[in-house]
Amino acid sequence: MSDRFDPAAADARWQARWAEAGSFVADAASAKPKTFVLEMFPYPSGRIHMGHVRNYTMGDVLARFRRMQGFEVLHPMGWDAFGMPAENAAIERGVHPGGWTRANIATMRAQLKRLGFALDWSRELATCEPDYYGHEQALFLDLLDAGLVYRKESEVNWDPVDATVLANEQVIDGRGWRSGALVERRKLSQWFLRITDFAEELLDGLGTLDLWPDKVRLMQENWIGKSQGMKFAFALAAPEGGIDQVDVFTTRPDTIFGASFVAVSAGHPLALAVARRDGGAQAFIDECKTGGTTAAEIETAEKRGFDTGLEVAHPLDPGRRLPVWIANFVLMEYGTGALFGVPAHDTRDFEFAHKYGLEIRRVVIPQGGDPDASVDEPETGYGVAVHSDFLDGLSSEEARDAVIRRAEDGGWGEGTTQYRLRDWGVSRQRYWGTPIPVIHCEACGPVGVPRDQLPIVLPEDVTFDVPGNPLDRHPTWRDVACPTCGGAGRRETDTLDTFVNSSWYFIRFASQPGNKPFDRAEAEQWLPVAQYIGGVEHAILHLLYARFWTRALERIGRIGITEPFKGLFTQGMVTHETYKSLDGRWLGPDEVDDASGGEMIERATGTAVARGRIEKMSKSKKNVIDPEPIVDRYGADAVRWFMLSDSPPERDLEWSEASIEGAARFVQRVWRLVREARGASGSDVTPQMQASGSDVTPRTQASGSDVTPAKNPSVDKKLARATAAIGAAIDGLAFNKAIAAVYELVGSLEKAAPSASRDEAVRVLVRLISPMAPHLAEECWAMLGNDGMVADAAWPSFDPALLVDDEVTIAIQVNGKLRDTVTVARGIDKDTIEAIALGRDKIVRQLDGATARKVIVVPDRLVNIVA
RNA sequence: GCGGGCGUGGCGGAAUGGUAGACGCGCUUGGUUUAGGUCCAAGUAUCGCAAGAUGUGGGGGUUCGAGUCCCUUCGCCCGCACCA
Repeated sequence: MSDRFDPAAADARWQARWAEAGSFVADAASAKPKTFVLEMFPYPSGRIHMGHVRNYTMGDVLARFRRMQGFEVLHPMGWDAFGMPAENAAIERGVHPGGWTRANIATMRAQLKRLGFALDWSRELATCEPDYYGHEQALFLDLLDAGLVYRKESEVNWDPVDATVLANEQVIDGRGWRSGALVERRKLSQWFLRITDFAEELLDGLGTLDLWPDKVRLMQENWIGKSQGMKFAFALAAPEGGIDQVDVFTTRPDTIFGASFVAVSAGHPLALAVARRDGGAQAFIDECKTGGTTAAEIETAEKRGFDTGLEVAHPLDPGRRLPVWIANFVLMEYGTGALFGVPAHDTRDFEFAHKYGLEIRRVVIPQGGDPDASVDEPETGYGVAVHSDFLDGLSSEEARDAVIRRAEDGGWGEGTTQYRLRDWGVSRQRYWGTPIPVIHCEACGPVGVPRDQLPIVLPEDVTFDVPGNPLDRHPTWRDVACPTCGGAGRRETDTLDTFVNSSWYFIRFASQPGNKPFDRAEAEQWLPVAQYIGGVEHAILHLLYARFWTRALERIGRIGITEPFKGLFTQGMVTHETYKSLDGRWLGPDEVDDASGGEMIERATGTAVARGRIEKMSKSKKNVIDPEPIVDRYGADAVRWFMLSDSPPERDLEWSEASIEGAARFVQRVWRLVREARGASGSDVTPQMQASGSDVTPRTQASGSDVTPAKNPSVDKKLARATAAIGAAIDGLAFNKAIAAVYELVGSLEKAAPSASRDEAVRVLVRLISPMAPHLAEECWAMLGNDGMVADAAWPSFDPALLVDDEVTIAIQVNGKLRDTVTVARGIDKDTIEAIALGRDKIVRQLDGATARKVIVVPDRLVNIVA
């Protein structure tokens, strides 16, 4: 046996053995309890990055741990293989998106395998293959039949030079990323899924997700954005283009007397009607269309408005007329696309009124405030109604109810619930995605493709030499007969949002028959996913869409679960320091060297380098560390160990050379411990162990004797404590704490004198580290002469009685400050410990004759003397 | 603009409202080794010879007791519906 652990040999050996034995193939017929551990599947961008390694290592530790606990574990891997980068590669490098993607998958699969993940590769899937997306098309048609899919007009970013639709990320400072042209917003007819039908249940369902991070639930709650309010109509003083009223929604009916204007969005029918006769209005609307479609851009843009000259009557104050404006900060997508402005009590309205000289009326004051004080800044909080006719003196809540009641009695408005959530637009004007299984017929309209014609296979004979979607100009694929009337039809050339692909892949992992999307009974054996792990960047969209899709399938009777992910964990990013040359070029870690005094220099030129901030690894900042060479150099277990050890898993992890070396050293340290323990269990006690004293054992038996003492209670306790701590930490996904507990155990075993307890502890240690460092654990397991593989071993048990100490150290505080500690027998009664505490020299000195006014005793923990 | 998160030694971080700094990295000193790496031992929040004092971004509060709870403030990071 070599004196060093050889990761290169061990990694390959055990990976082959696991694959041969089918160790990680999930068996739906197993009698064991089943669990489903899933990490968010990767987009095949080219190579595995450190974020993947971290994500999949965490999931792997849990999956291996659950196996050891006796679960039948489903832990699969696949590829989120449709998406824009493949098309970008096609445009920039002339490769085909399919070829590019599949080559990436091959590379990344091989890279993942080298990390020794306990994955069931027999269930591998890629969303870009017809045997995945064909089933997705069937599900889309099911939802279409159920009325959960519809068409409507929606705005996209339009690049007028490239004549193509742009994603938000392709719009840089309001310009197309390739053409540099100013981006416009343009309306297209697109497919939508009725996620808003599920708004209430998606919100309610959050209450059942107690194994999700609070912050993610809160983010989803805010995203759904339920608000109670009132909808009502302002009557126009004079009809405009056939429109005689403006519907508005408000969450603050109590401020209705503070209204000083009505604002409609630039896309509102009334705005369009005015624009037909007023060139100024048209120009303003056109101006509003410039710029991107993101909320951040729209809401941070300077507030601008156009006075239409129209007026509406105030419903509760018929003598008053309010001007109607078109305003760029009013969103057509939210509420009714129109609102009434209350400058005194809304920050946006305040800014707007200030700019255009509109009236500012205070109608809410804090309790005891001055109703006639000038309004220097908007007060958005609740209070007491003033200057509000019949509402005066009412609280904001009472006033709101009173206004709603008045409106409902008068028949001009009603209390209503509004959601911020909008329906999910799934049409993408792109090639590399799931073809939408619809045929457009002039006579019949859009018609679903008959099920027996699925899958609608994406044609691969396309080119990207011209901007736009190649499906639109494909010579044959588009043109088909209408399935209903047989007349000339045209395939839908938009493809589905890739979020649709990721909304049900976990179901397909659980069950993958050839003739349908999934088998319900088989899928339900595994679902819901017990633990889902991925980046927090998916906290809203992906997770909400997957929840919706699951509920939609449940509603149409396809599956018996409503929530797909029982447990959720969002892990932090992997970061690295950045470096910049003095002339402003980003430099990679391999382009710089340490110079003296903590300074850094550029290797090529020897000139000084500025250390930048620690940031998420990204190509543009050149601070990426490719995992593969690291695995080559240090082995899979050291990389895995590092990924788990330094930071809490939900926080960012900074990559550092020193830490990976520390991890690699630890792997060797465990190897040495096990190897020497194997020798020590006979008479072969190493001189070093003789020399290093034990901190725990009276050294009365071992020295100079061939007899290894049978038991060492102190080691037994440490082992039990470590076993409990590591198990609890992994169970709670606190991997850094599990690692710390391993370090503690290894440290004390290294110091402990040989004994049967120590031998036993070393044998157990091998199982304790096996979820984290499986290759090392297998080598040690074999070295210790065990049969089979540690991958199939059970998680160690321990005697809970060993966790309890007979003695406890109690803190003694005076006025809350620690002054002394004392070690006493566990369970000692309050009076006794109080007397001991008051008698301690340090305490007597501290009290200096003062009397203890009060003494707080927390049994077995502390005494606090209040003097 | 809206929403979310995070601030603890030189660094990553521990800490059911109850002994702040577990564990790791780094560093210091000593030892083993032909040398270096490895490995072993001791030490390492700050100030102080010590006794002791101070200390969890700042300020305020609740409490016998606050890193932890509340208010406020500053700084940084992330998301915002066509990136995945």
